[in-house]
Amino acid sequence: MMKKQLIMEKALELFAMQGFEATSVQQITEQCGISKGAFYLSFKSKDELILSLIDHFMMQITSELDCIVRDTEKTNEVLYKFYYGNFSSFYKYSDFAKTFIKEQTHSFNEEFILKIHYYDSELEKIILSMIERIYGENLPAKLDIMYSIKGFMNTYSHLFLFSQVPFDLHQLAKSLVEKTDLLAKHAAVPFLTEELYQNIKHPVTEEEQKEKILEIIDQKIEGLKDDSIVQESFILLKKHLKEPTFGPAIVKGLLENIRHNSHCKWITYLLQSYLKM
Amino acid sequence: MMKKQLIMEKALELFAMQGFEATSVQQITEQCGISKGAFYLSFKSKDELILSLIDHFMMQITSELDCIVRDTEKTNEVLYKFYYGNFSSFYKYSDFAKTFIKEQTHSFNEEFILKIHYYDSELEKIILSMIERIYGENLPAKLDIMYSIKGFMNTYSHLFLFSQVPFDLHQLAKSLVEKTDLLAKHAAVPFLTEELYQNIKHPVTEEEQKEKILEIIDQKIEGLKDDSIVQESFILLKKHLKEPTFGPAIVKGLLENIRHNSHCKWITYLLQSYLKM
DNA sequence: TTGACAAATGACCGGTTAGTCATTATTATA
DNA sequence: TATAATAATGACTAACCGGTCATTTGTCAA
Repeated sequence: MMKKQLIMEKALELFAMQGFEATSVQQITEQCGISKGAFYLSFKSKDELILSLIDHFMMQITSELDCIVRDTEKTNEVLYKFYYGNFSSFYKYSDFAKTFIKEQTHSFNEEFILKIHYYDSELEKIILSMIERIYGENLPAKLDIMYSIKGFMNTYSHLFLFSQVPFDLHQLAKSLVEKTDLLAKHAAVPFLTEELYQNIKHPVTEEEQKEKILEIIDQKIEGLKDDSIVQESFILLKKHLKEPTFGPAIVKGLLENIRHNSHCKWITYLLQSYLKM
Repeated sequence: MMKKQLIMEKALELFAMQGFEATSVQQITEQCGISKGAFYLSFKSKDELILSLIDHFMMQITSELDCIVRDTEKTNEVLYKFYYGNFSSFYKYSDFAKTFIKEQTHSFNEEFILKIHYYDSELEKIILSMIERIYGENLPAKLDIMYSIKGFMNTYSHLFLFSQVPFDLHQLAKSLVEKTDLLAKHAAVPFLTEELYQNIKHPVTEEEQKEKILEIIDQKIEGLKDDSIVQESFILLKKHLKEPTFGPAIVKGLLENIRHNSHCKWITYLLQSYLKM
């Protein structure tokens, strides 16, 4: 139907300027020259409108990007076409891009969050498959490269969406290709491991986390028999985990004891996070 | 006063969870165990509260970061301390960091936008001075490195703020130091020029932009006498700029004519942007 | 011209909000 | 204890919101 398209277009203009929540249905219908009731003939609710917008544009953008990566035959051109394609899409659908970036972090309802996550993970999949194609399956810092690419995209998108300055997308893409290539070929200090990434995507429950921590503590108690203070601290922390025994001061002190051992940085973080210190 | 601090703390917890606009003054006062009226004895309005929060924490974080960069004597440690310090701050003030990131792109009022811009440009200054100290004044891709750093900070902050997974900040900082160093030492295809950066920070008026475009067009008309189609197109576009003459179809066609000349990519972007095509 | 059906309207509803202010409670002072 | 000054309250206002629905308008075929 025609009406639906009109509403989507005008609403997007307003959302880009003022944000979703700051824009009322009244305003949208005024901009369209229709009545408030007519809006609800096309959309069940204001939420359905933004959900439709996200689906409509993200399906477009995501599939375009996927085609680019899939159909570009020369491997050395893929990165360029990826960046150029992405920024072109953002340029073409700039009102949507502005809205999406603005509302990305605002979670109105469960369905909204799920949609954002879905398209984000689709993008991650596309980027990962691209990286694997260009640099091979076993690139050590694969996930870091992926996040670096996302970082570049975010920061530079922001720049050209929210400043009125005209951008040379070709030069931008070229510049980012070089940066990405440098990182992929030479970065040797990875941060994101497969395990960490899996945890981010599928957060473990508190109970599972506790089991994991206890396991590592047992390893440490066995492995660090030469440092009695650290060992004793681990034993006490293990007791505290199984049943809360100590006050925050003692727990903090025990954590300090183990933190200084260079083999215990990771477990210290795990404990700190689990105990919400 | 005590009350003020209490309100700021409790409000921040709620803002981090639900966002600023979704949190009512009622909710805040309930969380504090005070009446609604009491809120307005401490703050003139809800806006003043968030503005105070931003000032309080951003002054803290920004000055801490500045001290780190200033006081670290060994140049090869500055980058690490910068990243580590920044992520530590975000970890320490995670409720604030969450709120700030969520509301960054939402512009409630003029004062809010100004504040966000102010602290953002302070951060940029700190990063730039750090880069200059480490890599020298004349690093060609200085501004790109700065934006890359901002990109890394943003993406990884997001990751550790909005996932419950515990992070090894030491490893993260180390990894980002390596990436930044690689880019600074080897990136040779800059995107952000000083001129472009100045335009972003101090956008020119439409009139100034028009003058600049006309100037470049005159250059092109002189310099591209061998391609009569391109030349003719520029002459017509110049006429159209001085007084709108043609419909969108003709203008688009003229732009297409010049776009394909490899020397005209930049001016095509300028025109496209100015004419809002 | 009529009547049946669909499309469109906008007054209206219940709910929520930021912010106010007359009133009350608490504290300090004389 | 009496009085003045200050702190705190919460019912209240005015505005706005998303969403509804009885009513009107427009458009067909008969």
